[in-house]
Amino acid sequence: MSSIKEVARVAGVSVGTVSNVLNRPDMVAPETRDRVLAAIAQLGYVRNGSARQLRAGRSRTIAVVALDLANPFFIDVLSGVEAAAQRDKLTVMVFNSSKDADREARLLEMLEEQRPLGVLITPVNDRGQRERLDRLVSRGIPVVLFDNSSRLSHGCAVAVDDVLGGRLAGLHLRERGHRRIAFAGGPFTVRQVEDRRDGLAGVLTADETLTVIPLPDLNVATGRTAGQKIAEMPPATRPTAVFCGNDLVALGVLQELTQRGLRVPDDVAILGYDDIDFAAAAAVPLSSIRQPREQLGHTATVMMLEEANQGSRHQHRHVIFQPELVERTSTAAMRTEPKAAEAAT
Amino acid sequence: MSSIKEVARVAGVSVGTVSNVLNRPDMVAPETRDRVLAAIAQLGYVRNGSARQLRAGRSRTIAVVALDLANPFFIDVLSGVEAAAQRDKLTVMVFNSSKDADREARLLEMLEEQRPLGVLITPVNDRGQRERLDRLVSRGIPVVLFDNSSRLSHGCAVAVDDVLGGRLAGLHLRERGHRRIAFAGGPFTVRQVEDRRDGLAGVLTADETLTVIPLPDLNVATGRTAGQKIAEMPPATRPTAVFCGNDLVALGVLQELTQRGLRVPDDVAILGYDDIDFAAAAAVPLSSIRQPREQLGHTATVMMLEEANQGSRHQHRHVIFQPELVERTSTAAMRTEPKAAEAAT
DNA sequence: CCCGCATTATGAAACGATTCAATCCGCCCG
DNA sequence: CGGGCGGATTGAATCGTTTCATAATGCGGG
Repeated sequence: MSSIKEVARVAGVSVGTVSNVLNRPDMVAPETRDRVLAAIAQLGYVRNGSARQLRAGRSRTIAVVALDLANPFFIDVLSGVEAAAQRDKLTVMVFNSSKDADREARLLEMLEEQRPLGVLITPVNDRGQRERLDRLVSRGIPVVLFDNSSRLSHGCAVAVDDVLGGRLAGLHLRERGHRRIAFAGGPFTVRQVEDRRDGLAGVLTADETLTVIPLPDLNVATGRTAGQKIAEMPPATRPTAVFCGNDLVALGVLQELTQRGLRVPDDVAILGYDDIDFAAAAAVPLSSIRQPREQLGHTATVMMLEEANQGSRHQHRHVIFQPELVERTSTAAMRTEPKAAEAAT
Repeated sequence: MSSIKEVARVAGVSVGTVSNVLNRPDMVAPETRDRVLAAIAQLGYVRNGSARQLRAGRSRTIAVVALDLANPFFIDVLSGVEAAAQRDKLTVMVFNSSKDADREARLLEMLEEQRPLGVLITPVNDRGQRERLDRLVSRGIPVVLFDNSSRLSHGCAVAVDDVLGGRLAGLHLRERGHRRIAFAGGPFTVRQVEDRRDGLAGVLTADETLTVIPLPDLNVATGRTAGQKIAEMPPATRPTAVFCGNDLVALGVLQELTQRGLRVPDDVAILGYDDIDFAAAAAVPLSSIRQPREQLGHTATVMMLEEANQGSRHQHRHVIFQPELVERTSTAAMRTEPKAAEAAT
């Protein structure tokens, strides 16, 4: 209700002085400052953010556009972002694109008008909002992608080497003696998923079989359908190990297999991706390919702030993290022969 | 970079006309409009949100301050909010207080400056930011609490009757023949948790025992410690059923019990709260007390918008939803005698 | 005793959009 | 032929800050 003008009037000073009290308190005389502060308290004055930002041209909030907040992976990334933002007293605001390209488009449009300090985003798909993102950048709003975006020519990005992740998965499962391996995941238009599968496929030799179980999405529900398909395969040809597109899928597969009487890892081993907290906490603790989730968010934020400060002198960078295997029970050494699968449901 | 003035110059019209093209397109002559639109396209002009909001005084975004984004419950509530917001083309921005009162305070401070259209919040604790919330309201920003806030005298709120939820839980477990029941949850400074426990305690009779396992927080990890405690109790006095403060705890309990060789529900039944998707998808599908999550968010948003439109003529309301029992396997009828618990660990 | 400097305070000019009273213009009708 | 009407357009005022050149004040030194 009350503006800086009111405060000035009540304190008997000019608006400039009030502004100084707010922004450079030590360039105003102590007693004047006290008078102004008293007026502020008396009126319950609060700065108007819009006016402030209009004048300043830049905001103090950074926007995160998450692909799917229902996936704990993004929540962890978010912690990293918040940690980095806290240092500079920046506010983090989160938007959820829910894997919906239209929604994403609307959000970006809004952000273009709002002009946050920077944007961190996992785009719904590769080409999608390419030009809209470019427009943000050309307006001086740094954009950092959480994305394996080596194919994108410009802009900063942080990512995890998903091909390597897939490879680690494959090597681990082979080493455990598995020869029939399944990959459960999709859609393959999502780069990460494609890469994980390709990494896995790349390390398999001729005498090993790879069964791909395509899924329309990566969540617990689709994981269960994958589990169902696996359980229904004849034991003689059933894969002895499943590498899942992410941990949600792995959880679904685990739950379905368990319910149908198949033992994990004895009958079927399961390997997830992301290493979310639920993975370690599952009924059978899940082995998983860990992504440095908080660090991903942290690094992206730092890069973004760098770009925001350096302005045009900024050099874009791509930081690629290495994933690592976390071994738990779900891929432990088998107690029975790999081939001797038991009857199920 | 380019403002409305540039556009006006390029199109050869006044700024007022450009503004009209943007806001009331049909009160400007078609050919003028086309000229303006062309200029806009040519310059890549985008409205400046801050200026817009400064002038308008009100924003088109609603702020949600979630208590804990890591709990899928809030993500579901969020969907409800987004659904309601979409109708009016409003943007939803999410903030995470992470159960941290300081963080919450900083967020509210920031929101006071930013002046969103409205605020939906689950406060960290009852008394906490009371006056800060009041200040928002007195500034004309409607605040709706997701909270059983019957004790709060003013402001709108939506909530679920947690005492009833606890009662439903108790009645169900008794009906299933359980006489030794545990409640796992905390902290009891959180109203919801307190109410759930009290509801449960209220329906138990003298010959039934209630063991409270206090937890510092409601998540999978604390759930596991609760599970551990239960597993280590002597079978003769061990509770035959656990009612958990929420589903995350229930998942933790389930996983720990399962790993220690106790069967669910035969040795110990488990009942959760919230009915998040993970509950139905657990290795042993969890019975749970369902809260209408999306509807909670939806209703809160509608109430908030109502208040935003009606202004001072608005009558605050408290909407209390009824929770309901969802029966699944984790509290199914026991195959063995309730007293005859098996050896564990 | 006066000048100049340091310290404070001032107020007008932005920032970019919206709004609204005023103006303009063409046309119809008396 | 002129008044009036209505649709289209204008441009100045406004929102609340921040900034910056300028002014005022006080004080010490030459």
